[in-house]
Amino acid sequence: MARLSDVIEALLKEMIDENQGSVEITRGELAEQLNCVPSQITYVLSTRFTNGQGYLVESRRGGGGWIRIHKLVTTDTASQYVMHALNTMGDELTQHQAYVFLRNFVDYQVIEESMAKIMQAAVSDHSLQLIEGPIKDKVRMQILKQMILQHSM
Amino acid sequence: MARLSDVIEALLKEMIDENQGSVEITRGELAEQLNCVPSQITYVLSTRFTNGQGYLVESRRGGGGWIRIHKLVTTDTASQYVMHALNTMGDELTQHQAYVFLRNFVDYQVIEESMAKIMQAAVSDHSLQLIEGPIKDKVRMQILKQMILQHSM
DNA sequence: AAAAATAAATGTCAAAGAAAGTCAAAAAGT
DNA sequence: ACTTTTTGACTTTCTTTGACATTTATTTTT
Repeated sequence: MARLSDVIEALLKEMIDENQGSVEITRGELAEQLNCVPSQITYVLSTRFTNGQGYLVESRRGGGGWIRIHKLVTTDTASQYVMHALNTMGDELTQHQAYVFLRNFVDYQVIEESMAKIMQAAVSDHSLQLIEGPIKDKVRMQILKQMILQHSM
Repeated sequence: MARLSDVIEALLKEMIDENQGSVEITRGELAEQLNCVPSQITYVLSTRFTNGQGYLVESRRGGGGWIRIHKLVTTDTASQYVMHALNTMGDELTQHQAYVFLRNFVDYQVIEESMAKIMQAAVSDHSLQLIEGPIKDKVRMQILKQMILQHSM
């Protein structure tokens, strides 16, 4: 029979993958579902979800407490994602498309929230209001590309 | 299941944001609305609206008493200075002027080096190469202003 | 008009409740 | 034998609740 710890590990990793790289649980509930003592969860977290293994675990005690597990994005995958994104971008970008891109970058931890906001401001319609017609979306793309390139240097 | 404290915190912050950074409540009424004991409000105020977290709480007891919460505005004099400079600089900006500005921002510790590089990329001639003639420097100014504005929020 | 009583607010503090954390002993693998 | 896993008692942290205290405003009494 499979080890309990392995079952818990597999379950958590499945939950994480189904949830964009992070998950929130309450230790007690999960323990109950799996029919084990709560500290077993702690054990699994400390042996299979360490920092060195690419995970970050936060928690909070007390009423309504929780445990969150984040899968860290390695710079390798991040830069791969950026490369792919840049290549599929084409040479035009609407304001909305830019927002979607930036949102994804944040989700994939390529850039931080605060950085995304600055970039969003830079490529907003408001910033580019003086530009006429079809050139606007091309300039927008140029700006975003330059910023992203700069960022990954 | 969301914590009651979190619900109260979120509600208060929403009220504050909708009301130019401050709000006045009566503890009893709010407690009644939220179906909790009044001291729960006190607890939330003492754990989530501390001075260190950027809030100031005043109160008064007795008939007609109240509790006021103010969100403290960080008076970043350097940032203010820079905004003033931006505003008095007219509506055009060359690439070189932009670089000088950004270097000053970093020196005044208004923004960090990495942020400055992103901004520099955004307003570089390379980003804006598709824009014709005199409009280019106006667009550059717009972009920089929007980014700085966003940054100081 | 002054004093006293009453009502209407917030403040305090400690106990109870609800989570996660720790650690060492026992059990199970290797 | 040695290492890893499982278990459970105990600890720590955070939240919720309620009784009681204090402060301020209003009303009543003298």
